[in-house]
Formats: sequence, C-alpha cells, structure tokens
Amino acid sequence: MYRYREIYSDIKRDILTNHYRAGALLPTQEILTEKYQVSRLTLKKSLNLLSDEGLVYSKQGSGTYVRPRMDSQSTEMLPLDLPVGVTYSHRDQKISSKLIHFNARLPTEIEQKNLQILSNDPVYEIKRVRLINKKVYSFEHSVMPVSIAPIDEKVLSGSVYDYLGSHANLQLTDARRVVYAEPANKETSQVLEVSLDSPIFVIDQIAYDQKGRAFEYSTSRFVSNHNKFVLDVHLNKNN
Amino acid sequence: MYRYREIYSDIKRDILTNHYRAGALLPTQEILTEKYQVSRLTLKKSLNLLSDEGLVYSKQGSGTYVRPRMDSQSTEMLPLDLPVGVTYSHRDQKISSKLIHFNARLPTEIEQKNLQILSNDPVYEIKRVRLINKKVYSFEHSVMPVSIAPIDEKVLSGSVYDYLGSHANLQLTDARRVVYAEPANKETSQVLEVSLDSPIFVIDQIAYDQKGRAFEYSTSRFVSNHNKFVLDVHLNKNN
DNA sequence: TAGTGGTCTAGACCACCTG
DNA sequence: AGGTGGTCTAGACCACTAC
Repeated sequence: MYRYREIYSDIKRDILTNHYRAGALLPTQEILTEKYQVSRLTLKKSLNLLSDEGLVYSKQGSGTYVRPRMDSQSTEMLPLDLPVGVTYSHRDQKISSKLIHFNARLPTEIEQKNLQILSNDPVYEIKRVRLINKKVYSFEHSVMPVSIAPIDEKVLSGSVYDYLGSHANLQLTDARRVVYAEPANKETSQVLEVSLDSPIFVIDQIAYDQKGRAFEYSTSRFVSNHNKFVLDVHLNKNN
Repeated sequence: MYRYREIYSDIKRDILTNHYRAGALLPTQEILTEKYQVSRLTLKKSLNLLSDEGLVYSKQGSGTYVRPRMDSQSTEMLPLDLPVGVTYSHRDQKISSKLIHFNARLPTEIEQKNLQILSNDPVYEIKRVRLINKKVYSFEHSVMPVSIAPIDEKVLSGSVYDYLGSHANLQLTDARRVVYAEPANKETSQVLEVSLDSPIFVIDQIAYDQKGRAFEYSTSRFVSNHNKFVLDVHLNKNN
C-alpha cells in the first residue's frame, strides 16, 4: 500500500481514539515528517485526506486542528452517498429479494435520455422487493440496457452490481440521485404493505460505470419513518 | 490565484466546450506539462480536481479519458450538498421569509446533544416560512445557541448564514443531513397550505462552522413533488 | 520577527497497460 | 519493451498567523 495512505490511517486512528484531542493542535508538519520519515508533500497528502473527510482543518500560519467529532451515525440510517444496494449497507443482516417482474422491452423516451441509448436498444425491466430479515424494506424498479450484460432470474436473486463487476468488468463509480417524497400509489402500497397515499421516500438513480456510461436507471421506494438517510456534506474543500 | 487552479479551469473549459471530446484521451501528462510550463505534480493536482468532479478518469499505463457528461441538472431541482438556505439556490428569484415564531429558551436533550451544549445554555428558536416569488416554498424550524451571535427579527428577514459570516466570522463548512419523508401534521399542513397527512420531504441538518462547532440544528419541510433534490455521487476517488 | 501551512519544481522510481 | 500514470523526495519560495 501507499505511504500516504498508511499515514492517513495512522493519524485517523489517533484522532478517533482521542490520542489527538478534539480542538487541539496536531504536531507541525515538520515534526510529523520526521516521525513518519517522509517528505512534507507525502505527509500533506495524508492531511488533505483527513481534511476532505472533515476530521481536521488547517490554518495557514497557525497549524492543523482536530475538529470536534460529529456524533457517529445511528445504525438505523443509511448513507445517501453509497450505493442503494442493500447489500452494502446491512452487512450483518440477512438480505433477500423477491422478484415481482422481469422482462425486456424497448425504452421509453425518458429512459432513452437517461441511459443515453437509442429507441431501438432493448432494455431489461426489473421490479424487485428487497427484504431485510424477511421484512419488507424497499421496492426497486430498475431499467438496464440489454447490451450491458445478459441477465437472468438467478442473477436477480443477489446483487446485480456484484454480478456486473465480476462478469462484465463494470463498476459503479458515479451516480446521479434525485430524492423526493410522494404518496403511495396502488402498486407501491400493496408491495410495501402500507396504506394508499401514505408518504414514500423515493430515490431516483442513474448509475454510471468507470468509463462514464450510464448502465442503470432505477427508482427505489422506501416506507417513511422506517427509513432515514444520512449525508455528510463538506464544503470549502481546500482545492 | 494558484497555478493548478488555473490549469484545472482551463482544461475544464476545454472539456465543457467539447474541445476535448467525450470518451477521448486527454494529451499525456508530459505534453500538458510542456503546454502549461509546470511540473508534473502541479499538473497532476489539476487532473485530480477534474477526476474528483467526475469529469475525467485516469488509467495507469493507458491515459486520462474524458467522461461522457451527465445531463446538466434541471433548474427545478436543488442540490442536496449545498446549504438549504434558499438564498444560494435561486439567485434570480425573489426570496422572502415570513417569521412565524421567534424566542429564546433552554434546549431540549436532543438539542443539547446535537449542538454540543449544556442544559443551561440558552438557544434561539426560530420558525420561518420561506417563499419564492411570494409562493410558499418551505417551512424551516431552527435552533441556534444564543452564544453564537445576537439575533433579532431584522436579521431573520434575510439570510442568517450571511449575517453570521459578516458579523461573527463564522462560516458553514460542514453539515450532517438526515433526509426522510413524513406525513404532514397540523402545523405543517397549515403553514405549507397542504392537506393533513400529505407527504412531506424533510431535511434535518446540523451545521458546523470552520472550527467544527455545531451552530445550528434545523428541520426544513418541503411540499412533495414540488421539490426534488439532486445529489451527484462520486465513488472510487483515487485516494 | 519567527513559525506555520500552501504551493511549486526537477528528478527519480514503480506499477500498469498496450504493442 | 515502451509508454503512461502514480508515488515520493529534497529543497525552495510564498502567504498567513501570532507574538
């Protein structure tokens, strides 16, 4: 592994274990370069990572300070800046999927636009209910160009992202998410087992792979109040 | 201005104006260092900024590629990773506030925890309706320690963040946001002029200043469907 | 005035991709 | 094997803060 990553992890651990106290000054960059036996630039790269994460902030001419830590996020909340795929979020829980609908068809105009495909490029349409410990969790409607990779019902019982990673050398690296609230329609209320018109939290997502191709357009619906999403925002990045 | 920022802007402009086409290779770092007459490290810093923004991606041993551009976001959507303050989002629209409630009191337990204050540190409690072009837009309930800065009704007619920036040398640099959907209660439905139990999009926010102090705890409620929020996610940062 | 962080250089070596 | 990007160094100068 890289040196600046090691140093980053080392200092981060020292902060999280209160070895460096909140609000206190970190040692000067000169002292830290001696401690870790690296050049100042390498050390600075480590500090920049910490700064991007919001753990420290530097003031020119003064020093680098440890930020008071935000409360660690409650386990009930899911990070909004990670894949919606339940697989990644609840590692110790039993995730399963129930396939509601699976077929191929031609794309709608909106889908053509979002997936950057032509009107005669076929797409898969998939509707799944996601369950955690056999309890209904979300209702996911996704559309994927057939040209990306062949899909069958077996794949859909697990994580599609994992499958695409190992079989199509395709990784989710960027996503545009649009979030909003809406009343449950008939289908949603049935599937999520809530009453009609009750508030639903919706995440629309366009997923892009490492080369910037849009490969999935999906809408995920969550029962309100059961599910909250957390997002840590860092403005004023040094860059 | 810094050199790496200039180069970053220059290349970004070239990408956005299609001077460098989507999917195409950028010139090699060596050629670019000659073009801009800088060291490779400086150039690399510029490319890293572009990479963090998702405009390009680099493959070791191969080159740096221009990512196909995502659709520019619709004007109807507000970015979720910028201050909720309407002021920043709708620059060309007429923003106003209607003060519903303003007082000082002692904090609840939750507020003590979120704002990292003691039970006898007084807080301001503010309820405002935000309007765009005189149309109801959001209902904002915020709590702020009195110790941060003196507030009066005049300040509350404009942007509190602007006021804190100029009068208390305090800048919003980090925030933790929790988003979810809920049914409108009596107060919310009255203020936002919607029916009881209709879906409301909620953003809870803890705002931190440049030194990591929590200075505001707020809940903003938006009428569903009128308001959608967009978030661009970039995973796999090089770091 | 002294000390600190921010930027920048020229050059080196390594890891990876493509012929 | 050659070319590319990723990392790292030692040293320099500048900008800002604090005293």
